[in-house]
Amino acid sequence: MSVNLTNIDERITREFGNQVTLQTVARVAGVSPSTVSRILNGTANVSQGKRKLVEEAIRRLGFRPNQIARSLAGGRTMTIGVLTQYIDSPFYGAGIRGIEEVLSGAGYIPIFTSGFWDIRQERKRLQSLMERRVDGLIILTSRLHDEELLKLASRLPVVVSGRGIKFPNLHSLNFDNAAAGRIAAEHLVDLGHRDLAVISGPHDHKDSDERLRGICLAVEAKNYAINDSLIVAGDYNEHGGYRAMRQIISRNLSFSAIIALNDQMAFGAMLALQQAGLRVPDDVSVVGIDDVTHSAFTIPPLTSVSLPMLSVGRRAAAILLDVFSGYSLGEKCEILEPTMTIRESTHRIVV
Amino acid sequence: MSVNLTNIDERITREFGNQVTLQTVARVAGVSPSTVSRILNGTANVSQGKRKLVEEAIRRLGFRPNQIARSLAGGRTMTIGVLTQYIDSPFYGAGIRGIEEVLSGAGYIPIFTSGFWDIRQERKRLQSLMERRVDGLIILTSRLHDEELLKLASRLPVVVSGRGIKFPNLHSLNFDNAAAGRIAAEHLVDLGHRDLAVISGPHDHKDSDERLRGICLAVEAKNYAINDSLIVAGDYNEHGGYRAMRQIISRNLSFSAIIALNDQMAFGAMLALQQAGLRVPDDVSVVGIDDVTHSAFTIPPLTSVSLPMLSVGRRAAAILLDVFSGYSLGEKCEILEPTMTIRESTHRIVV
DNA sequence: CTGAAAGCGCTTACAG
DNA sequence: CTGAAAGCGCTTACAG
Repeated sequence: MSVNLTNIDERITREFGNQVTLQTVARVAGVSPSTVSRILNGTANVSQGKRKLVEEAIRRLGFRPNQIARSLAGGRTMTIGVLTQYIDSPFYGAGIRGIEEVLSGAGYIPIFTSGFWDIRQERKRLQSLMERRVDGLIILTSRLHDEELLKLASRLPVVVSGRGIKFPNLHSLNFDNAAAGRIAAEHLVDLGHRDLAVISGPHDHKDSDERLRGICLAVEAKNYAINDSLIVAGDYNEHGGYRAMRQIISRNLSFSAIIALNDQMAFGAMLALQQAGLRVPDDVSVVGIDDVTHSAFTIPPLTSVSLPMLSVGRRAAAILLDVFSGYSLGEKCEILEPTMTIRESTHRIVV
Repeated sequence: MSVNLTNIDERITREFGNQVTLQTVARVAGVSPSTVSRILNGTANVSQGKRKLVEEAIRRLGFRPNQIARSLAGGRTMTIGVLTQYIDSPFYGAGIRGIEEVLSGAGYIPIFTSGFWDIRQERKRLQSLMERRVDGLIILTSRLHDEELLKLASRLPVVVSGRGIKFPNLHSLNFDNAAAGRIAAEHLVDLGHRDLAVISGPHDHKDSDERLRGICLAVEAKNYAINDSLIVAGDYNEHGGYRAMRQIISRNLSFSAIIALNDQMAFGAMLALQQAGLRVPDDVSVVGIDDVTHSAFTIPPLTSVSLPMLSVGRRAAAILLDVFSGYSLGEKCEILEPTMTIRESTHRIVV
């Protein structure tokens, strides 16, 4: 008489109910829980015989280890907290994708959370992440004070982008924002533009300030300056870029080119320009900063300073993985250089 | 002699090290762990005196409950798994934002993960979410078979968007895709267009098929048809829309309007049109479906069928929250109706 | 190579 | 109102 496996499975199910735990597996396989755990974690050599029995039991019972219990017992949650500002930002989205990509390949799972450019929200979200005992933190830009970051880093490894600081147990990944502003300006100057307008970010935005500084320095190096009335603050979104552009146009000052401190504002600016009857690039050249996916598809395609946000995400995750595998995280500050991506929204000035 | 609080705090820190647990709090406050737990959870009345002592101890020790331990002991992780396809998709991004918005207000934390339109990836990610013992699942579109969804729903509450099914313990939230196609077509037909081109999605994409069907039905209701040679498949991204548009143009057939089955493809199509010297909307009208944020800022601004993805996200999260507070999740299938958002990319045909 | 035991940091009946 | 005890489902020294 042949053994009916289905019936055995059913009996097991009936006997143990839905709560198939490591305990259940051990009982069914006739070994101790320790042995099952060791097989699961590859943590010690186990004899072929028992291994077979255990693997068979796991398969039959459809056992899935409870990661929560593993976390508590093992002291690692296999989870990484990620703070961003808007989870659906087209720019930071690339970083998020990069993080997910390298983390998931390593069995870690990222927990993404948004700070909404509000320091109190950030603290709350970070608090929540800490209560969840994440093994590490990736902070893709933040309003937090340096000391708060330092404090976090004393509790767990953190990699932060968007600022250049050196703290123990913290790795900083930063764009050279001044360089981004500089090459944008140089590109326009090289095309013969002298009257530059700028759509900047909100005034409390550090990246924006640095980019603007880069622009001004580049322009001053050529011995002229930007008219302050041609610098208007946007909000880093399409709408703000649109409004800022209209404001600039309404000032009735002459300008032949405009730099928006991020691409989203450049999109809005282009629309405002078009509505005012100004052609891009024939009447005014526009350059953005970020080079998000969409920038290759605007009309005309946008010339932009590429900031490698995807690389930042990947790198941040890779750094954390390295730390977990034993490398020490050391007071490092990596600077990523921007590059110019010239498309069709900029043009040599016609005299 | 006055008590020096700082010294007390230091002594406590020295004595208990960094591992401030509920146990520590109990000891410092001179009560049992049960009492501390009750205060933390508001789970029973506690005398004012002890409450004061405990709260003071929590404050002084800077105690933060370990959510992992709470999860294991309490049987709830306060965490919701969210499966999406690309975490940085501009369309699903709105849903993600909606989910985060309502969940975080309720103390739950969403764990977002991407399936990349690959059913095996989806299974892996879902597996990982289940091992993490999420309390509920939100599936923003998926390639999974209905039976797999049914199986998941037998283990925990799930709300799924993108398909209309009725299962116990599952709530389905769906757009009326056929209606989306229909109103897009009707809008164009009402403007006098007869020769319509369509950029569809990949062939195995259900939403795309339904939208296309809606278009065809609307057109047939007016007693004419769409030339099959004017229907070309894209990939739901800008690039695919661009390529499809070029292909359509190269066919040398006459068409006065085009419907792209999502906005991203419409963006690419507009660029291809412009490069071919065709003006939007003067030479060809274009309408998209989705109405993502950016669509208001293309040149010209894109007429699109609005799909309320933000509402879907919010609603999905709210449904789960309701379930956790006792409402039963019942075999419901909600249909969300699309609406037309007319901007400047469509125009009455000039004869 | 393997098992018994203790422990991770909480929650929750069970008594009183 | 409050505490002692058991338990959540694992991992990991400690012995052998």
